[in-house]
Amino acid sequence: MASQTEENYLKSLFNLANEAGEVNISELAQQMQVSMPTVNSMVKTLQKNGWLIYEKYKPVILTQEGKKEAALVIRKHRLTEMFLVNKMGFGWEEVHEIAEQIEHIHAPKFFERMDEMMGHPTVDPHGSPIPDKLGRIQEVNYLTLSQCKTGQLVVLAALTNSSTEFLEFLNSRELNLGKELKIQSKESYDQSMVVSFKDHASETLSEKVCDRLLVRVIG
Amino acid sequence: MASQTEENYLKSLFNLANEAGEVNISELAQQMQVSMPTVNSMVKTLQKNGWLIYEKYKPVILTQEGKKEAALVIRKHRLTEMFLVNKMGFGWEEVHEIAEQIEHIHAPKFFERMDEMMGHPTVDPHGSPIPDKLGRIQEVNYLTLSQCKTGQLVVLAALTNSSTEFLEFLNSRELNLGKELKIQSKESYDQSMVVSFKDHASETLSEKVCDRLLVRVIG
DNA sequence: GTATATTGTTAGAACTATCTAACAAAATTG
DNA sequence: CAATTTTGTTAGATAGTTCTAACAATATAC
Repeated sequence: MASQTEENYLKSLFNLANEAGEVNISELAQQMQVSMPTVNSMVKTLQKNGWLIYEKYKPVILTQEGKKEAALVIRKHRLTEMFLVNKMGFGWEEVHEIAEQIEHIHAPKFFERMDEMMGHPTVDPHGSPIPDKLGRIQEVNYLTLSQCKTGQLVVLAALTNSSTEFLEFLNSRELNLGKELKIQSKESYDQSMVVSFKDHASETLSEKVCDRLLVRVIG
Repeated sequence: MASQTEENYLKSLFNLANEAGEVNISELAQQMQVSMPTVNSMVKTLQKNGWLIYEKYKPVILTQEGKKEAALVIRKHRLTEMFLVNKMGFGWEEVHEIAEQIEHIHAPKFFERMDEMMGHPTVDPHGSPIPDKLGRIQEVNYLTLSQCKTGQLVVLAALTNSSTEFLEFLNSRELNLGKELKIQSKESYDQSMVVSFKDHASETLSEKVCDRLLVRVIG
């Protein structure tokens, strides 16, 4: 069974993996906020446990078991976030830190019960998919708002970043998941966009913000 | 801040403390399921942190800060047990192991929210008192069923032991907290007692069981 | 295509929580 | 009260997770 530390490395590896499924030691060190020698010794441990493939001076690659282990931790994290928001009344900006701890609890019944109580949600409060019990993730490919064209009607579906500051920014503009936005215009100079809401006035959103908003086009 | 291990030692110390507040190294070693040298080195660490007083060859004594730290962990444990039973539908025999892990979560808001959602409960599902936010425990002195006399009417209020096996035994006899029992007779040979329920037939309870049932006399 | 910068590795140390073996103090018992 | 048992301590080792310093390999740049 993976230790808490190992679970955290697996999660980071899973999130950092590129198309080839490769992760560099330095990337991982930065993500985990530890030194490279620490990562070096930890990847050797993770390899012994069969969770990844490591060869000197090569990027590491998660094995199928490693991916599954990681996805199951992510499942616990996202179920917890959803439970905190839907059943305990927390805001989407408050749940990450708590879920970061609860994801390491070893109690299948606890997470299954959460799942049942919520009617088997497929996404977390930030729109990220919740892996199933076998660690399978249903990938959905949204567009970033930046990629959309003037005149399109879109629904805010997920985020590419869920930092507290960004979530608080979205709260201040009442930008919730499910919100419908119409793209009024795009400024070619700085890529900022003007969007209007169904009910009230329009907003100008910077490129940085538009890159972080994932949407479904509905018209 | 106490590590998970330190929190577990503090909890055990709190539970083992006698009237004088003293705990022997060997007792603690047995309770924690570790060797005496391990306890010896840990009590030195706990002393450095100001949670107990230790002198060579003397029993250890928790300080006020140590007691508070312990009580706050116990608070998190008991709030969690109550939440699992009242809000998540678990049986009282299923919650100990899960709470044993969740008690180490550092997220005041999480436990405060549980507390609010349940309307500030004063006892856990096994009748044990929940310490308040300052670590104060409201002690209630119940009698064991063994101490009661024939003819008395009592309410089952708490347990002196909450092992899964005992809780499952109580489930099988529908002996829940709040149940009213009338003491029909006590067998002087083996101290077993015959009790009757308000609604249905009577039961014979062994001395072992009677010692573990805490009651309030109501008539 | 060598020089430099970046990335990765090894060696050795520290800290936490644990152990066993050996020894010492305190408590119990005849 | 001396002998024995129980309890507690010290020393030294191990495993996990981290570090810094020094060095080595790979990648980048002129």
